Amino acid sequence: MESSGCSICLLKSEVVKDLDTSELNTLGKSCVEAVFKKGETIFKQNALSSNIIYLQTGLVKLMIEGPQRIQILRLKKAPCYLGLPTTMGDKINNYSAVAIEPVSACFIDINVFKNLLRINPDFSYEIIIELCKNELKQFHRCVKLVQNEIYGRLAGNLLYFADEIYQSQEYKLPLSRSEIADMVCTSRETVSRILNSLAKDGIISISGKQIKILNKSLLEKISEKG
Amino acid sequence: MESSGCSICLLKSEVVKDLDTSELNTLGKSCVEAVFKKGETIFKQNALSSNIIYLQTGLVKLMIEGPQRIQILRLKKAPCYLGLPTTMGDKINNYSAVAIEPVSACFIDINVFKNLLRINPDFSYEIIIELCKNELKQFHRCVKLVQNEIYGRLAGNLLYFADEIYQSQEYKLPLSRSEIADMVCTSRETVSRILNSLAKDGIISISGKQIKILNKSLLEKISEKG
DNA sequence: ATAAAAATATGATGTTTATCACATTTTTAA
DNA sequence: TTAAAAATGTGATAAACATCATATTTTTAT
Repeated sequence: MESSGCSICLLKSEVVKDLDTSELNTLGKSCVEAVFKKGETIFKQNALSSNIIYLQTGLVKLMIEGPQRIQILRLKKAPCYLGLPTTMGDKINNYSAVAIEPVSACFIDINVFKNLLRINPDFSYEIIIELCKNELKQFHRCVKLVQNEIYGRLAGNLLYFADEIYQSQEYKLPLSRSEIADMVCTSRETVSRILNSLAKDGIISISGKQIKILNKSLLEKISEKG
Repeated sequence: MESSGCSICLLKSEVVKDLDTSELNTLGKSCVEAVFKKGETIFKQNALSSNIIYLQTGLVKLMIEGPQRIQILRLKKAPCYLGLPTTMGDKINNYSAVAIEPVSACFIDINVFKNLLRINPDFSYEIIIELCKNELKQFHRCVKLVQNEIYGRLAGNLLYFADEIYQSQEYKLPLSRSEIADMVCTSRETVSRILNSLAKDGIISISGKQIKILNKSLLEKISEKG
């Protein structure tokens, strides 16, 4: 199905504001929209990467096969690009993307995307800035993951959901206990134990997947100190 | 001290081959060379970032303050750019760079660099590719660091030195045991123990900082399986 | 060359957290 | 609505590794 509405939806994006109308039309002609249900794979690790994906709505988890188990690298929330590093950096996807909420996305052919970069330096520049910011965030995420104990790692992720995904101190966890374990690299059981322990201490309240942060400053302290 | 030799030294770089002579001259006029001894800081975390640095010769460690301790993110070997993500991605350095071998480097003003990106789309494109490749590598490094046990992490780093830094199965460790601990996120003592254990098993030989990989396939197996 | 400082080695002990085992709750599908 | 499947909770045990305590070796500076 072909989309001619790129100029409408893409203009919302920070990065795409640098494209002019004719450029957006080029994009529109080679842009294919698709929707994904929760749990569906958008692209798969080790498959050939030939598209840049613009995530219009929804929430996605990026997963990579580690030496021991699957690791959830991060979540990606619309609107944003999906698969930039893996499509531009390698022929083959270095990680998978799976919808964890209903997703609508636009598949842009890699050659069309590359051409946009070539004809529009401002667009290139914005992409460079975005890549740099992502790398910095990735450094910080990695260091926290490696150095903190599980209490701190889990606390950090609860704050990440609140501040960066939902912009609310009360939210429904987008992941199961087992997926959270894949994100903070621990066992399913330990996630249960620590969530319940944080609730017992009055720092959060839990009811199934519903989470409410009650004592944010303490949660931040746990996240920072380990 | 002003350098007019950019066109000579920079042309060796993959990325810079896309600049033409007049662009290289612009670069040369605003380029300041500097040398650093082992142990000297090239740029410091939390300081204002206003330069892109082209590393001409030498070896550098990138260090970031974690919640518990200093973490060595990776080494950077000349010729390459230094500080791209932190200079383009934030006003302030998100990590430090310290010479671990004598270094000569060229400091390029950020505005001059940005202008080069703007006037030369091929150059932008190469930078984008480099950033993407770096991010993919960082993903893999992070997952190994988080999931593997120390044997695997240390084995991985011995291979990293051999294959990516020295291109030789025999080399002098560029870091102390304590710095290696900062790289694989363990204690100084554990690094000692495991290096000696690998030597006792005949997988490597050690004499001070001199390392020789004797059984590479086994070391690779340890690195991959944990 | 020699003393002082730094780096490295190695054993003993304790903590964190994984794993196993099983119970309970929630969700899904017929 | 009910049975089956999936997700979650919780205790007991075990393993990996940090930390502490010294001892020894190597490097540095005079």
